[in-house]
Amino acid sequence: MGRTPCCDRAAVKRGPWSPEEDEALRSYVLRHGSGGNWISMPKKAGLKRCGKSCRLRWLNYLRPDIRHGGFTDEEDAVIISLYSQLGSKWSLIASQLEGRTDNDVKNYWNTKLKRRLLAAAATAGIVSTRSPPSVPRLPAAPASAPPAAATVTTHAPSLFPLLAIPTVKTEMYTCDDFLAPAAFRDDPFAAADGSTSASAASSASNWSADNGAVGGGEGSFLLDFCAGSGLGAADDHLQLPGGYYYPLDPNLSLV
DNA sequence: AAGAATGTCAACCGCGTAAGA
DNA sequence: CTCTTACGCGGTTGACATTCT
Repeated sequence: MGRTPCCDRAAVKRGPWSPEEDEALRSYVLRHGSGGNWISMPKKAGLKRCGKSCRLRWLNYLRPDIRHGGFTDEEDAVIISLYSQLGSKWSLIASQLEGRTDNDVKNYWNTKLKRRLLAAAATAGIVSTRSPPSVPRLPAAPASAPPAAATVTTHAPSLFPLLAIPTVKTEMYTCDDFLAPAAFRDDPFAAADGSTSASAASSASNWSADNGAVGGGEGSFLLDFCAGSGLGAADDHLQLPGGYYYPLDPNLSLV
């Protein structure tokens, strides 16, 4: 037994939106908002669409603050970093990227970033054949538990088979959470000839060794997902010897 | 030039869950 | 409490575009 559909499929239009429908939805939402009820909104807006479809169209396409395409190197880095921590929590990841939707981030990951990382990992010979964990990645913490005490160990996605960042926390991450084990000395984004190659991976995505000059335990590495020149000046991440660390938004709730 | 293969992304589907009756 | 309703999310699909053979 399937669940009952949210609307009468025979009575609603499906498929691509026409410019007229877009305009009707946009002008209605800008004037009235969704009215707190997406289900009844289409009728009020004169649309023969399912409320869910209207909501999705607005959130993913018509919202005025939406940006499409043109992901920057820094956004790549944030997505990779957060995916390694959170898994496929696209809405959480998207919430860290201004103007990006979960759908956009998800598509971008599935069609571009993942490929890029797999190619890079294959080049470095680190691809794991393990299946991703089936356990929930973000178990809810007890409501009464202090956030700092709530840590749950899980596994990193297979693209990050050896990273020592498997612990999902409900508080801000520290540098230690981003230390990779000594086994990850080699730069997986480096070309076979040893040079870091833009063709082997994102031109901005690489790993770099902590040279040990400051901090970073022996044999440890800091993730350096993004060595783009524009990042050094950014205030919203912590630059550390050998790499960048992207702290989660402190307001980001994992529970 | 044409058909096949592959890539991209908008849209849909259905599940989990919060909120209200 | 239990039930219903609607929302939000992640996974998947399918149409269209682009590249390859």
